[in-house]
Amino acid sequence: MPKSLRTPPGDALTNLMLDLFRLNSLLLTAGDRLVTRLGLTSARWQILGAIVNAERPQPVAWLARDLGANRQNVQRIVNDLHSEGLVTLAVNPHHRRAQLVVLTDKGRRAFDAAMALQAPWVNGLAEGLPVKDLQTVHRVVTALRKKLESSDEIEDRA
Amino acid sequence: MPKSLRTPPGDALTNLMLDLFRLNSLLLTAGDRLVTRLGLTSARWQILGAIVNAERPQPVAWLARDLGANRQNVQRIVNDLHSEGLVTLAVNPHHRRAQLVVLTDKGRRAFDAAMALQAPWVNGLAEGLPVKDLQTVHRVVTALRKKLESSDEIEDRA
DNA sequence: CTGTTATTGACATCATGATGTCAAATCGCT
DNA sequence: AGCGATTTGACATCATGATGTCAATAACAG
Repeated sequence: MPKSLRTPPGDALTNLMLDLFRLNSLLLTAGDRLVTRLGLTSARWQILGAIVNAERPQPVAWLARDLGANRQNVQRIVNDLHSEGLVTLAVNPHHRRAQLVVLTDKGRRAFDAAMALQAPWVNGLAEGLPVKDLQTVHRVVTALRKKLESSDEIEDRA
Repeated sequence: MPKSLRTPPGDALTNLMLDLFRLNSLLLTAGDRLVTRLGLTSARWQILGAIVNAERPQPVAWLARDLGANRQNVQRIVNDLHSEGLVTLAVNPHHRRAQLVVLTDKGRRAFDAAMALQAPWVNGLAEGLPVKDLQTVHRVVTALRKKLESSDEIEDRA
């Protein structure tokens, strides 16, 4: 079978992808284990991070866009976080339905605790890897992300 | 908040992870779209790939180990593939319960068709990215994977 | 040969993500 | 002001992945 259908970069990227999927799965389960005793999961943690990172309270749909995730799933997790008191919903002066998601003290404490656990974990994981290489990885990952996102837009318009 | 809890590589890896999750999600949905008209999904495609790649027929549990996935989920998807005629189960002379998973002609055709769609897609995606950088990415990803897998083993023994 | 352990498939449960639909609310244009 | 398009949350469905349990089978130690 002619593997020559692929260009050299295409071939290199193909070889990369399976390992990428596997790394993603490993990172998620490691993250789950890391924060499980805080009542968090990777997904909840990620959403708390988006809330913290935004600085200004945002409605759910905006958080979802920031994360590149589906509105509906983010909504479900935010609802869970709300019923567990990690998050409150504040009235949005600009939109009656789209309430603003705000961290509670409990939510802030949970997020800080997660970050405190994350630091030594990620330090160990990254130990021995040149920062230069990690930056290269970041650059390539971002480039691929941009390409996929822009082709998504093209297909959406179609 | 002292970000100084993290080493420089740890910090670089942290910055990388969110984009990595997002890229993973984008790749999976792009893969789904690519092969959906073949009756495939990313997960099914990946499992067909593992069967092809193994050359010798294997039972489900071995395929799962090759993929770094859960036995139970691979089993479910293999069952689906079986009921759709992409795969047959052959008697294993060494183990009465653990039947061997074998591609049917239909399964082979579906896999080949998927790869034929994948080539131009991945070529476009990888276009302009230096092979050298992609190799660096692969090296880093593999290193991280190895670290996470070995620490998994340690925790399993505990 | 026997008892213990490991492997394997079947079954079940839950968390997450993708997708579609709907009604309410908002926005933009006229 | 009014009307259509867009945004948003609620609800539902399905695919996938992680996890646990169970019984059948196999492998191994004695």
